[in-house]
Amino acid sequence: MAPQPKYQRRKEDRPQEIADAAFSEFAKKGYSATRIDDVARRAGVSKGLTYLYYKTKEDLFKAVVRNVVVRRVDALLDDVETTNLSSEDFIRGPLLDFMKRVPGSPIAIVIRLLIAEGRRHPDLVDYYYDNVVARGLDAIRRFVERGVERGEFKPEARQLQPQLFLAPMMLSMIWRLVFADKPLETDRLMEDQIDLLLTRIKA
Amino acid sequence: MAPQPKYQRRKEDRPQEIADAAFSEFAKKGYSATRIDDVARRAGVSKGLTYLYYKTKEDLFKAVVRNVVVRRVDALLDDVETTNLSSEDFIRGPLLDFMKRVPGSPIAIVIRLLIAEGRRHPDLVDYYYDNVVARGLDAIRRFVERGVERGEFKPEARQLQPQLFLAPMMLSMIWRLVFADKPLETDRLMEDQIDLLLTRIKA
DNA sequence: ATAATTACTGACCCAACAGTCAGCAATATT
DNA sequence: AATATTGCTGACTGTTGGGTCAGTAATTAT
Repeated sequence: MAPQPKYQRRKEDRPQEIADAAFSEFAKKGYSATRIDDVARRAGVSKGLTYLYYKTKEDLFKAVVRNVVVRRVDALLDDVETTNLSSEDFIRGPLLDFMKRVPGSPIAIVIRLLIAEGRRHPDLVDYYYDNVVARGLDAIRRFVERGVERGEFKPEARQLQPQLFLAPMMLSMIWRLVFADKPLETDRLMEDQIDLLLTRIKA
Repeated sequence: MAPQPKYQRRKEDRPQEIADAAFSEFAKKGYSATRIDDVARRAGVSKGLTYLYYKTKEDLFKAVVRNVVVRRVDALLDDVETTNLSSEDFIRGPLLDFMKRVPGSPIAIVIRLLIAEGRRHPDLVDYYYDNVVARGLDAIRRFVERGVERGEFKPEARQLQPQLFLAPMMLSMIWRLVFADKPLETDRLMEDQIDLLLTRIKA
């Protein structure tokens, strides 16, 4: 009786829905262990449709990474730029908070995918470097520079490699990805590092 | 004419040779992209023989990881224990040298494999944790403790998480695995970190 | 209403690859 | 030299999963 339609046509939303489903599957099982069938089922869609919007599995993978990256990074970096706190307050406040959130965020998943699959997708690695790493490092450099100009940091602060700020964040990320159940006070790790650095560079 | 034998029987050496070949292939292409055929060819052996010594591909994978781990870690940790240098000289000398070597060593490859495949091999992760991570962290803790007892380090040094020593090494490793071609002075990164830590804990 | 359009389905194809095994050839034994 | 043993080969099988496409049903246009 009821003319229940078997499906609705939703051309606009499908690509995003499929990409979201793919992200979940990739996150759970990694790239090669993920079957397009699983992605399609999770997106509530047939396998064929996936191939209508993404030519190959690799295309889908790239779309997923780019997707997650652009949706996250912009907002977070803007935050870092538009602050009127003192350098120390900012670094101990918003910046530290941001760093603490990263290891549990989708960014960590993307990093795992890049570590695992990066060699076979060099253009993806470049994309990630340009849009996340380079921009992040630059933000830190500008932040330090501003601190020096304001007289809050010693001039030698300029010599520090920005990666020194991020190292414990990185370790925490990997730790959680690999040893999910082993204890580690990742927050304190990052706090201590910031402390070490501030002690060194504060004017 | 020449009774060239098609092969020699070398029961003793085969397992190791196959494991070595497998390590090279896993390192180059990752676990799932590696075909047993390739491993066999690299080891100069037929595919069937691989299955004689290793029941499944997963078995082979586990053997490879365990193999690399045991062969490397023992020697390196012994070195850390049996020193009669002062704490500062030791940390700036042999320990730093060790850390600088890790990102380019097979250990880095194993880490990548664990990051990529770890979730599907929890027993392997545990093995790695017990035999590498836990032992490494313990060595650092004992080293710090000894420094405190000798009066070379402040007692507060005990509060530092050992991971703080390793964070830049970790970042350098990941950096090289993912962004092989992008420049980063990884050695200086580790030196600076040691410097920060020593300044903080030296008595 | 009817026809034209197209988002979507799902059965199908086929290459790739983990795993098997009957037989062979290199040693060891007699 | 003949026989027994077993390390090793390579052709084979079965399955998995990426990718295709002819057809169908939901819209849109007329």
